[in-house]
Amino acid sequence: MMKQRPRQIDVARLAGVSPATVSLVLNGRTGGNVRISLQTRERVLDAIRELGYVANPVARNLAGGQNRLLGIFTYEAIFPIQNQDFYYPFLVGIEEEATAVGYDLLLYTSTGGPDGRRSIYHDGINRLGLADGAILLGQEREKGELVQLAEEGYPFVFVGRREIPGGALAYVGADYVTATAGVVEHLFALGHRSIAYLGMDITHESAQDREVGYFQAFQQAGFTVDPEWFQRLDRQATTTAIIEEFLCRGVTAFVVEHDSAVQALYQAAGDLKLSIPIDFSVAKLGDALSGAPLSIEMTGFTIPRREMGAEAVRLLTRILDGNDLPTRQVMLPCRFVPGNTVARMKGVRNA
Amino acid sequence: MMKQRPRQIDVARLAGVSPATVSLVLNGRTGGNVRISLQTRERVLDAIRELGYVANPVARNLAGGQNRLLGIFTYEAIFPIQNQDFYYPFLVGIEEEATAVGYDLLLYTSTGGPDGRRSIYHDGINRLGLADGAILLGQEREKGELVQLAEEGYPFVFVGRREIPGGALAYVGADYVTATAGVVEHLFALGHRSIAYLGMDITHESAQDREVGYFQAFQQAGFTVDPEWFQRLDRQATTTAIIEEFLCRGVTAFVVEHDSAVQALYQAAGDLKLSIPIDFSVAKLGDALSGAPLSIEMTGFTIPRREMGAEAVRLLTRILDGNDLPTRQVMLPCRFVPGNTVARMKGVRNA
DNA sequence: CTGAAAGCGCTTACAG
DNA sequence: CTGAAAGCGCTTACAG
Repeated sequence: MMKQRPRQIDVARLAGVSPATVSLVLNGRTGGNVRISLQTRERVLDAIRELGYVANPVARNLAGGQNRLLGIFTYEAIFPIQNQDFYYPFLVGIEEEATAVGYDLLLYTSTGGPDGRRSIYHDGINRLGLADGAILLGQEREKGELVQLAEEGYPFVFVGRREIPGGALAYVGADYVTATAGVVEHLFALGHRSIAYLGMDITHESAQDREVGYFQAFQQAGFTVDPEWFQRLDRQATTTAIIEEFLCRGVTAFVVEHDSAVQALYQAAGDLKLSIPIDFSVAKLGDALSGAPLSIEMTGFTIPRREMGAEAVRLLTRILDGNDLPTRQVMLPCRFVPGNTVARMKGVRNA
Repeated sequence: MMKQRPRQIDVARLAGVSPATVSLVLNGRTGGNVRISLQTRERVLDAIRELGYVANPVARNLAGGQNRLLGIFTYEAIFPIQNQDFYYPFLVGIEEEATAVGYDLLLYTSTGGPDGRRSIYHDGINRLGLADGAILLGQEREKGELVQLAEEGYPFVFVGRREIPGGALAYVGADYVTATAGVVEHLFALGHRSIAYLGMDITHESAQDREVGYFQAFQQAGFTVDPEWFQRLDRQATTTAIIEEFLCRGVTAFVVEHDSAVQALYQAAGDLKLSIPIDFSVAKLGDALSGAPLSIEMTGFTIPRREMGAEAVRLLTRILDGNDLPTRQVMLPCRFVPGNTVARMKGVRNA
């Protein structure tokens, strides 16, 4: 069957040293009162090459060492069949940076049900501990597990801003506040003053940030905002009737959180014999992922997913190195995308 | 740092038994000459409940000799920026099945350069050994590493048929021979007899299989094939002039290996004021990945990527279990896709 | 029916 | 500068 993989002791014997020395060489522990002669190190390295030895990460972990493994944990499948475009760029960035810093990636696929749903603690045990640290990705189901994980002192970084009651998690987020304010300001510059906000009914950190950015833009520009303009509705509730009501009230532009609202707006435009952006403007507070007609280039901003993934790895490795205390909350800027779904307000020359 | 969790010995003490008994109860090892009295079992179970004990999986793995890690190795980046659609379904299948069999996935990202290029042996050391076994994916650069890996006895499965000089690798491939023959037979049924084959200039196992299927279909149907119909050309060489020559020689249908040839054919059709499939038919020996106009539904077949990924995991775990000697070469069928790029040959009623 | 012991493959003080 | 030893938390023969 499969040839027995070489163990540390095999290397030690071949090199004529003790297992401890092999371990020392392997981990580059030359600091402090440990010093290995160049010859010994070479002999050990040669033996490792000759035998094709690789340290068993499980044993390493049990013994309390580091295994240069970075975990990736998601509550849903890490390779979802639906909306793969959402996750994928994060993974690209994570891989790039993991390669750069010389870590392997551990995907926690063992702890899930067939539906792809997982949890960090399974029967109270945290399988994340297998890797030196972990990157968490995507929508969490409950904050409780995050709290517990943080309390345990397990090193992890969330991709996306996440706040918990008890303290400050490490995360790499996108600056939705500034990006959203930028979109609203862009509409201001086009002469729009009555700008509705169509949000989703669930509020998440990222939705909260957009909300803040929306109101902040009004405040900074010194324009008043009608509280009625701000709405959180579920998919079904965003009907043509609702949108018509907005238009009747004088709303000339919409900023939306989700593609479903974009669709509702185009649906309404069709129903009402209106056209976007001639009759009203639409901007998305994010990037256009779903397969829209090519003629539509959604005005909005891109979320720097790839950079977020890469930055999360950098942050995590710095936490693991532990020699500096890095800022544990990083916000990355989004890039404004002009698109063609907004236009200068009718009858307004200049703002 | 990490909160102290109860260990097996704590349970043993509380229950007044030995650690071994706790382990026995935990693993339900009641078979053979092991028997635990109902009282003892209850006492152990009570202690477990009282302490909230959960066995440490890392220690468990170490004692069991396996680490329940499955490696994924690719020569290029595992999350490529280009043509992600190609790899992704494999990963979906791998994840699904890894979850089903309770393995975690290890992505070898540490051994590569910044360009994403990797090799199995780095300074003669094979990091693959970190996991119990590995799944290899994508284009290999050289067979030498595969030969060495096989010789070492390291358990791995290739996704895609791969043959090496010295012996039989384990792989899960797609049956391109049958699928290609099926496409050619479909064209036969539409009355086509002069069917050209546009292949790429590099020959790979998957290209060889298509080639075999092409000639096999002719042979089985009893039709003669003009050797000139079969061409391996690089992207640039597939010019309108070449295609016009085929048409002049009476070719009425093309089967192609790659999207670039599809593009060349559409280009030629435009140049020659001909239309597909009215004037000639086109079928791809694979699935349409690139973003073609929606009106074009390429005739061809789908490669069962997701199933291949899942099957590769199954095959690998069976090899690791080692209690049976599974067939180490698996070929999965492709599904014919009718599409709308082929049509009945002009002037032919029935084949 | 259950305990004592060895071992899984490492790392890390502790000696020298 | 390096070795011998203990220990990480389990499992599995081996005794009794």
